[in-house]
Amino acid sequence: MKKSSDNLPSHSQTERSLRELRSRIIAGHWPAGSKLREVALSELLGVSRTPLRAAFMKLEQEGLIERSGAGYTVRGFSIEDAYVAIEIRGVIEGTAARMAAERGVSASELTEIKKTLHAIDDVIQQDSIDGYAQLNDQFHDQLAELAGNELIKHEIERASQLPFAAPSAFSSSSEDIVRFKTSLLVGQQHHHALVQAIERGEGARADALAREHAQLGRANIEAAFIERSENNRTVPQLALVTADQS
Amino acid sequence: MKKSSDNLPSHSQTERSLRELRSRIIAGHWPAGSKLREVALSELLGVSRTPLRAAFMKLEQEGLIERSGAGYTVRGFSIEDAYVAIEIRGVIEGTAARMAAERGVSASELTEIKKTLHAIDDVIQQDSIDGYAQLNDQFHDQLAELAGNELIKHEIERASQLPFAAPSAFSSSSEDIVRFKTSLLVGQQHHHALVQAIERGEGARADALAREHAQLGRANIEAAFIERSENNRTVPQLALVTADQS
DNA sequence: TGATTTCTTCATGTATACATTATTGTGCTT
DNA sequence: AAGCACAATAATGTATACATGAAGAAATCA
Repeated sequence: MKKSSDNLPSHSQTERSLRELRSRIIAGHWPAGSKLREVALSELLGVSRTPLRAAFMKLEQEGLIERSGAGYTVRGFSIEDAYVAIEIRGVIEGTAARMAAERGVSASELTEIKKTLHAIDDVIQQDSIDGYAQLNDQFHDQLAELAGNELIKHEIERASQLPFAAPSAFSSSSEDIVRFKTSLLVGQQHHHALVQAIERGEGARADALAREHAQLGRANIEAAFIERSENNRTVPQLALVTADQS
Repeated sequence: MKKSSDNLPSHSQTERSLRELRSRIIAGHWPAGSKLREVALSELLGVSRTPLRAAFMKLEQEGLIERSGAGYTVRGFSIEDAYVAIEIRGVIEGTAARMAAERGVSASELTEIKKTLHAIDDVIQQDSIDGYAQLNDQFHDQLAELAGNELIKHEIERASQLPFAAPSAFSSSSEDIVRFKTSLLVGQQHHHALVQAIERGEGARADALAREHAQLGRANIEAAFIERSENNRTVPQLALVTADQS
């Protein structure tokens, strides 16, 4: 998903620090609860404390770290947190879909999102997982656009920020290929039905479809979580998720 | 509503700057689209640029300002933005209410929120508007607690941050006393029904009630908006809201 | 030996000087 | 007259020194 409000020159130290820290945190480089010390990290990243602190604030906004007294600590998530995050995204996307259906969308907007729809049909036929993830994100972006309001688009982007809450999370991590391909096919059917509902002005149906669609994400998390505990695998996006309460 | 993640010592320059800037922005001290210049403001507030920039980032997070190239500008809102913000809050509160109903809440939690409920009954009887606003916020906080998950509580607080989206927004600004008192009575009936639905495990009903409850907020905005344009009144919380698209 | 208090130490909060980038105004060209 | 290019200016981005407050260690008293 396209990141919003990253209008800094992407070579800035703040941006560099942000990317670096984010990827390391998501990868589980520091366990949940770790304190992030400014001086140590500024030496590690070769950056002064000022842009580092800016990156901290962004990461807090994204929900990956939290203030603890003075300074920040890496946030931990329970599996229920992950479910709730997906639920919230589904509910907001559902609202956007309903708003799109209720206000009505132009023919050109409809044509655009249908293009993406057909492109996804193609990549599924070709078993291209990477292509799917990218187009899936694009579809969800376009869906958010259809609501016709910047505020709700922004909220969807926010709700999709946590590593396990994004629309295409876990789109390539499952080992159960059959289950996964089924999930793709069902998900794409949801996509088609969603566009149809919006086209017909069926707001309640569009809402329900978007919510149910998000539940596929929950199923993917559940599968990844079980696989991880059974096979002792490491799942990147689940590095900060623990079985017990955080 | 209690502010989250304000764990800084409240006498810090960052906190001071944040409070000062926020109140001035909400009051319309700078019109929408104004550029906030660091040096000018640091001289105005008697603070260095460092804590000022920290305050900027918080304000961006709250949605009051936005990046525009380099630096920040005061954000403007259309009346539709205000409606959408309320809609989003209603939808998330509805989700929290549904989750509370579905997981079931303990007797002690129920007792606590019922206390608030009865306290609101009292202040309504006494025509105490200020008392109502405070207790109403408390009720909504407790409702968020009932969902039993920090993440969704946090999301509700976020969605209530914009000055026109908070549960008790406009609770003392209307000149149409009859309309306003009716709104209070209906709102309180919603509160009672919400707690009843949660107590009975009626998730769908709780969800619907929370959403409809939020629509009262929309009605209050609409009334305030019309009053403002008709009587050329200034409504503090609407300072940044314009009739046309922002 | 345990608890409490004080002092030391280290981390974060703040100010400011410097670097770099964005913006704006001016002049030229078409 | 309109638009583009370039330079002057002013803003933000970054580094660092210093101030302040918090956390931990040591020592003293009960």
